Amino acid sequence: MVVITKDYFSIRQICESGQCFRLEKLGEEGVDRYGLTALGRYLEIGQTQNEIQFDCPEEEFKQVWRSYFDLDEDYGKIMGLIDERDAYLLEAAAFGRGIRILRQDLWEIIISFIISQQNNIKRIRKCIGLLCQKYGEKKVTERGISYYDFPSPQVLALASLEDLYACNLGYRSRYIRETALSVLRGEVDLARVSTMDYQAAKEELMKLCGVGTKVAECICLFALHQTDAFPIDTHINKVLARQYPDGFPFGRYKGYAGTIQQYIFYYDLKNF
DNA sequence: CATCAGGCGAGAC
DNA sequence: GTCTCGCCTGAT
Repeated sequence: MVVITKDYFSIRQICESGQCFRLEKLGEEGVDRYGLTALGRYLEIGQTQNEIQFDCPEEEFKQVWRSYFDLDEDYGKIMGLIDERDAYLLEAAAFGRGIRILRQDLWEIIISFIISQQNNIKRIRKCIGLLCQKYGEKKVTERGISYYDFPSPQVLALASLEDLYACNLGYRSRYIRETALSVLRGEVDLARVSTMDYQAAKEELMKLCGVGTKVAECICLFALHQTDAFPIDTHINKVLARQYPDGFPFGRYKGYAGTIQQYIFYYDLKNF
């Protein structure tokens, strides 16, 4: 067990911001306790007013989760960049001050955000859960908690369309199958994508079936930590039209546009 | 019953 | 290159 104190960190807000579909609130009411399945592991996280607990050994925390949760980034610094005259953005960032941009697994995020298109968060979680149960490797932690890994490209490439439909994936079933086959054949090399800059990675990802501009930008932001990626969905689009009729000041937020996008998305999601 | 959810691909032009 | 249209499914 590792206990830390950290400003600008809220596991609840990270969960609710909808960037990770396998981070879920656990049963207990009134306490912030969450379960995360990621990177082939299962981790429980608790948070009280002044401390955060990671239920794992010190070594695992240092080697895996510190990076995953972006704990070495100073989010106060990012807040400080916000234009004092931009009351809307100040409000949005203050509201979501505990959000962090995670470093998630590339393959898992590709499939997750293909599923996310024209879909709502609740159903996205359900679809991914079904996919993992059906195709992921079953594991059990030392404490006896069982969970399912995210299925590999190999396994998903072998899945029949019929079985994928059974996971409520709808028309996205074909996209998932095609994408798994592309990766398996090496038409898109994920290890190579991980080394590319933002524009190159985005273009390469868009070669995958079911990955367009918006989904590619989500993948760049949530898996590759390309924090300049600024995914524009229907909600963000409405906000931009309403709050920034003369255009969003991307220049001012260079290197942090994606983080700002998350503050706006979360604020809009929870308040409108 | 219609509309929409964190869009995308295919085809028309 | 830009535009339109259809699409699985569940919630409202």
